[in-house]
Amino acid sequence: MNKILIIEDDPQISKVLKLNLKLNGHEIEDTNNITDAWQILRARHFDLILLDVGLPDGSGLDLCQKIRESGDETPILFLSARTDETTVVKAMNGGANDYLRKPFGMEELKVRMNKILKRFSLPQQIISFGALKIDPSKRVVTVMDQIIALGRKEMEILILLTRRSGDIVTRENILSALYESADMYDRTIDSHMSHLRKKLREATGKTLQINSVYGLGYRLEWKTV
Amino acid sequence: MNKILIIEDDPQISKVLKLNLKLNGHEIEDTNNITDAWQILRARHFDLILLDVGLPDGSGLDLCQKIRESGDETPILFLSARTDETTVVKAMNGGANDYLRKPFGMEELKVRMNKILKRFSLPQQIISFGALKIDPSKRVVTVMDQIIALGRKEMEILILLTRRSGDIVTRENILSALYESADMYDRTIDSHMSHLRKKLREATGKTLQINSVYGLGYRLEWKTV
DNA sequence: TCAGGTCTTAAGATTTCCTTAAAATTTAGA
DNA sequence: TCTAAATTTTAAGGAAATCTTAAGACCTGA
Repeated sequence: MNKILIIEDDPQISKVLKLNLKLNGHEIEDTNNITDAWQILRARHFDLILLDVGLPDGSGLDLCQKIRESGDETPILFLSARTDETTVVKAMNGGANDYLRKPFGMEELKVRMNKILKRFSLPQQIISFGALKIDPSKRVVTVMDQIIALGRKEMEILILLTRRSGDIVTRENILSALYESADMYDRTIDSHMSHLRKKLREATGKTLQINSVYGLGYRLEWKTV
Repeated sequence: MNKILIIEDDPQISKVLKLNLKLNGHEIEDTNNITDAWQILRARHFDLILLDVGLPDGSGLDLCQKIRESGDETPILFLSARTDETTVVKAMNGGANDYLRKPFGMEELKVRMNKILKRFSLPQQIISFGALKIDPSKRVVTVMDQIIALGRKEMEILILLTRRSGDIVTRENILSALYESADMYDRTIDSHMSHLRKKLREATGKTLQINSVYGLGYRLEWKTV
């Protein structure tokens, strides 16, 4: 999810963009002129600006320059019917991050947007709960900067517990997260749980606990001594 | 001044590009096919790759993917007569940094190139990971200023692991980086890995480790004792 | 061409992880 | 307190992945 500002005076295009991007989970705000855009930009933060060149009260190129001169580095992607090279070069030199000629396809827009968003977004998602940190992409679990070696299932269980830290996670939650088929001997969970606990105990000395809630499930908690 | 590799089979375009970019002070190397390009890329470092899609011995899209899979993050700018959205999307998702449709103007190319070059302008000839240093062009590996003699394949594996240090490198990654053909006995990797580990062990005394991640692949790590 | 190093294959040994099972312990409520 | 159900621990087994080593094939440079 990203906050995106659309500055576009063609209501048709604006509408289509809004619909599509909202479906992609983005939070959209839009305006059709430079004056309002400038006001909005001074008031709020955005992750990306989609900017038309030809606008009723001025050129998008000028707005872009103004934004950059104000020290604002919010990425700007131009969308414009102006296809001539001069305009593109001007835009890019003026601080734009990309320039897409109209008409364009939604897929190309999305892929170019994502390139930019990814570049400007904060690095890797790390799940954490106090001094417990899990990097699912690297498959590294750390407690107080100490690496804990976990099997795949153990890691999945710990991720589940950490994502809902403080809340109860039921045995059914775990089963359905770990297995496709339903016909699984469900005492297996207990076994994994035991191994997981042992490893956490050895690493943290009982301060990070998986507590069981009788008849309901499990809950991950730090024990403040 | 930047080192740029042009991969383009139209001699006309290739010539114009070369001339223009040389005038701009860049150092150019060029080839017209994928096979040679891959050889060149494995031997030398570039700051930017200009890549055509339609090439006599394959698709530029595949080459791009292969480059990325090998852990090489050299920026790639596509230049292609294919103007359809699908191809653009494929390219961008495959790790390209930009895609410019033919015919294009020299000014727009330059401005897009500069955008990318500026962003990546941390020229890095030698790959390093702590006290491990690899010079791929000279084929010299050093740990704590001590030279380690490695076979070609061992070196390539180590480069791969070092480029993605801290991250998991899969067996498939290694296979596709080391071999053209897909029908390779994949236990061979184990064997190389064993030899490589032995050499690292002898040189560093177990502080630089290739750890295996069961079911996923390998990861290069310094063991902080 | 030959020698020395490098690469690949193969096979057995080892390790890791998951599951099952059974015995031990804890819990809630009668 | 007592009992049945829920939970925990531990051990054992098997499947799959990985490691090691050795032997022969293969380059490659002098």
